[in-house]
Amino acid sequence: MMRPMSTGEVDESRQAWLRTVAADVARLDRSSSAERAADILRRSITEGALPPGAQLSEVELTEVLEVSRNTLREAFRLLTHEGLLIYKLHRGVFVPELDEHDVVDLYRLRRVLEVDVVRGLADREPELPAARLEPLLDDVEAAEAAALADRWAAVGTANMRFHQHLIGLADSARMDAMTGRLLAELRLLFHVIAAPRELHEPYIARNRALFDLLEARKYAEAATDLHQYLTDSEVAILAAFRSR
Amino acid sequence: MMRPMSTGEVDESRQAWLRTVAADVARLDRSSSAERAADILRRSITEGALPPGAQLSEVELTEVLEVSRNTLREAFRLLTHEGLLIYKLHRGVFVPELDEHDVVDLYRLRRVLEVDVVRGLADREPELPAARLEPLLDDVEAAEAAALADRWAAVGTANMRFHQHLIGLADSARMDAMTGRLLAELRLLFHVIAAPRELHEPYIARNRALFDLLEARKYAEAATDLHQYLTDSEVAILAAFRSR
DNA sequence: CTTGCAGGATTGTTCAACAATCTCTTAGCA
DNA sequence: TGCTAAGAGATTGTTGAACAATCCTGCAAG
Repeated sequence: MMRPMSTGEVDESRQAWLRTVAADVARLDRSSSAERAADILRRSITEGALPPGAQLSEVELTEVLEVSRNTLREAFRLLTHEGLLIYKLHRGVFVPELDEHDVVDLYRLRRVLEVDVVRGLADREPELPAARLEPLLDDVEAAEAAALADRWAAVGTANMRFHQHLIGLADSARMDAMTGRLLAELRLLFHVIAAPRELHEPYIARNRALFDLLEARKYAEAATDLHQYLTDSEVAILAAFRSR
Repeated sequence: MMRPMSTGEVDESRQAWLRTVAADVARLDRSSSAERAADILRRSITEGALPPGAQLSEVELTEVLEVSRNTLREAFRLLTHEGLLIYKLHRGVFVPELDEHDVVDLYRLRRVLEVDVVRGLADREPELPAARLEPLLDDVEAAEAAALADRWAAVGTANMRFHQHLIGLADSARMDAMTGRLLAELRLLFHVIAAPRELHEPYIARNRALFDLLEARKYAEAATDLHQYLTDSEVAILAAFRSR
């Protein structure tokens, strides 16, 4: 194995580089047919092409996706464990229909995890490097730009990414995975709600405000702000949901 | 459908009975070959018969479990998403080897979830029915009995169940699922630790103490106690892990 | 000591077939 | 009319065999 630099000092940055390469390799390698099929289905579901309650026929999808039934079923399993599909034995797979109870459940978990991450920054990363916040800023600006272009679905996507990146500050692989699931399920809810603008617009500014607090390292303030933010969002979705 | 009793009064107990029957039916129905194979493998892994790092050969297991390769691979997928197996593309499935970083990660999540559940009881269930605590008491007593019989693996199992039931107090399907995963992963760690007695013994009494606090509805106290409990446990496991 | 190259073994994927189960329709009956 | 039962058709669950793609091992060459 070659060693472009061998002073003990740079060992840490070398470790970091190795990790990024390993991540790249993993991303390229992951292209099994099942996962590619899952990618396509995932997009169809989160974009609303497959609405909640829809049944996914095996024979039909094998033709469309050009994979065998076995491979398709593996893709189904993948999405099942992301919460984007549910299996009913001997009946097939369906896009879940979430109800108000699920909204409450999802938001409860979001609050617990996200607030803890932000609050925990005070202890764990009192001197959080500015670079760690960059992805968050990108998401904030992406949402603002999308709003100007009236692309409200894109605003929702940017908002999701903002929260995923927020959780990413915790450096916890399991929190990242859980959040991915939670947000994916949340997207299921958005499609039964008529007004995307009213739903997403208020949170553009709030994301910006939250980012500012993080940048100023006012973590305690940010945490209480985020708590209220999520509760407001929950209430809004519940209201929109009831009047659908 | 027959109605053994039809007075309006017993309607609630009848509902409860219907739920238990439905649960039984679901448990029997869920017996797809893949899930049955997964059950067997899950036990083998959590009981340590398949140690961390072990590779699971497809052809070998198809013979042992008497299922086809495709069905076996579905079982693999199930366990992969529980964190009990990892896929390496074109190389096979392996029992994960967790390291100290994983211990920290797992305990961080346990702390966040469990402490929040207990603390949340004050608001959500100020008058928690005693019946809801029964499963916890059963687990406490099971651990105490197993300890007297020197069955330390059983103590560990009862301890796991205690914490699972604790999370169950939140009535959150997603918290239950997450906790199931977290505890399953935790079991992976126990098998690389030599002394099960030293590991589990201190927590028998602490579970009892925690139960007493819950029964007395001293939720705030219980929460801080639980926080310290989990931190102590984390430290103990890390220490045992480093000196393995 | 490293590099390159068989070959054998293992995983990834497909296909066709059959078994098990569900759903829907229809027939029978009060 | 309304309910129950039976059966046909469709869909899912599972299997086994086959082939392709990839990985691992050992050996030979530099």
